[in-house]
Amino acid sequence: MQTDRQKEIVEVALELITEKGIQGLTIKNLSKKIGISEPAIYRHFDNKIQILISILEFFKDNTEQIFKKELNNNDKAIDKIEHLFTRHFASFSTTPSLVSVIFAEEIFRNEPMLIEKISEVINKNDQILTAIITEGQNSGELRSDMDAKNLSIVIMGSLRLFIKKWQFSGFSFDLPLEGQQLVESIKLIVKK
Amino acid sequence: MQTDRQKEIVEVALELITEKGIQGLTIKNLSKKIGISEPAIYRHFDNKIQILISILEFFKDNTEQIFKKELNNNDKAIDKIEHLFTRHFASFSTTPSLVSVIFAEEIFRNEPMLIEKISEVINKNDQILTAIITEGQNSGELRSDMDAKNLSIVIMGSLRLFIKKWQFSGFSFDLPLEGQQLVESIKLIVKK
DNA sequence: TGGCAGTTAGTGAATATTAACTAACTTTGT
DNA sequence: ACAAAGTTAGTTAATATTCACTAACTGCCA
Repeated sequence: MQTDRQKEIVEVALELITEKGIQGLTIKNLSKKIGISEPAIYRHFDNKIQILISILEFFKDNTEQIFKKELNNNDKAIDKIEHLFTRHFASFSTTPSLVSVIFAEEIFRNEPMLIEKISEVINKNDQILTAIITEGQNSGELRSDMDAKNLSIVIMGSLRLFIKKWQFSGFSFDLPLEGQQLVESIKLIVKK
Repeated sequence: MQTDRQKEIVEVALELITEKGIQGLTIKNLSKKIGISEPAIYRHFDNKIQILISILEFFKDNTEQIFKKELNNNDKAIDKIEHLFTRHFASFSTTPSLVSVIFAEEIFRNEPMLIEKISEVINKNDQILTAIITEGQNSGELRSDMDAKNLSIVIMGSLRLFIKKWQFSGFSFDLPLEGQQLVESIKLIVKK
């Protein structure tokens, strides 16, 4: 469990990454934005890496929830995929700072512990999506003329790039609203 | 025009980014790897930002060439899209360090000049791809049941994610070879 | 009264960059 | 033709700044 202050630190750290990238996440910036001194941060986290780990943990919980919710229900595959998009859109809309973490492979390149945590999440989600697709192919619901692995790349690649463009625009458009079009396109692509 | 030493600096800078991410690109690392002193770097570049700009310039030339070559030939749209993939694969295979730059939006977040250069390239390529798709739709060659803009996201998103996975694997598989499957899948998706 | 959460004032290491200088060249004026 | 003047590409030493982090102290509250 995390204290309120710990949660605040993680939250503000995420905001800093969103605003200025990983180079903007310094203990000085962090403490200044919270309104306490630099050493006060160390009352709540042993070191900076622990803060980064908490960020990844937060991200992990967030996305795993989205993916697992879809694996374990009885919806059709095509609905699961639609929900994957809409749930991501909703999640990022309420917490735009999480977008920085979805592309975090590039950001957390220094610490092996962080890389491992990242690949953990990515691989797990990858497996879940591929399982959903294979299931849909077997039930004759999704097209079978291409590999589940490649369909997975198309789906996740589209989702990621669309969110990236949203971030790059400075979060200037309504993600769930504008994203609906893309969802319909993806559905056209994957269905038989 | 760049001198041999300038080219060498840019090249080694790219290698450093590939190996250790943007945080690994320091004047110290750079000079050490080349085998000269740190101040010697400043005989060839005014400052670090100029080195980063040169990197982006190199990347820009590289990708613009790929895109423009396809816009101005007489191939079918579907062949143009295939070439977009295979040319990217070939380009990254010979210069894997360029992969770090394709995702550079995340990396060069500090300097406005760098951001502008990045968005320049992205937007231009985006326009070219969308033009190719629209043309293919008008000639009845590509599916018209979805917007060119969304098809463009699907295509570039898939390409990007696939290359990202290659990078994440430590460049451990044959990109052009393994990519051929994905190309076939994309062709199935976009054709009428 | 003791521990939690904060402070001030510092640490050493790393950062990009500059200063001062030098050896080896190329250019130029006579 | 040749020496003076200038350029190129490097050196070592030092700069100011920023980084994560620490030691020692203080106010507060259960």
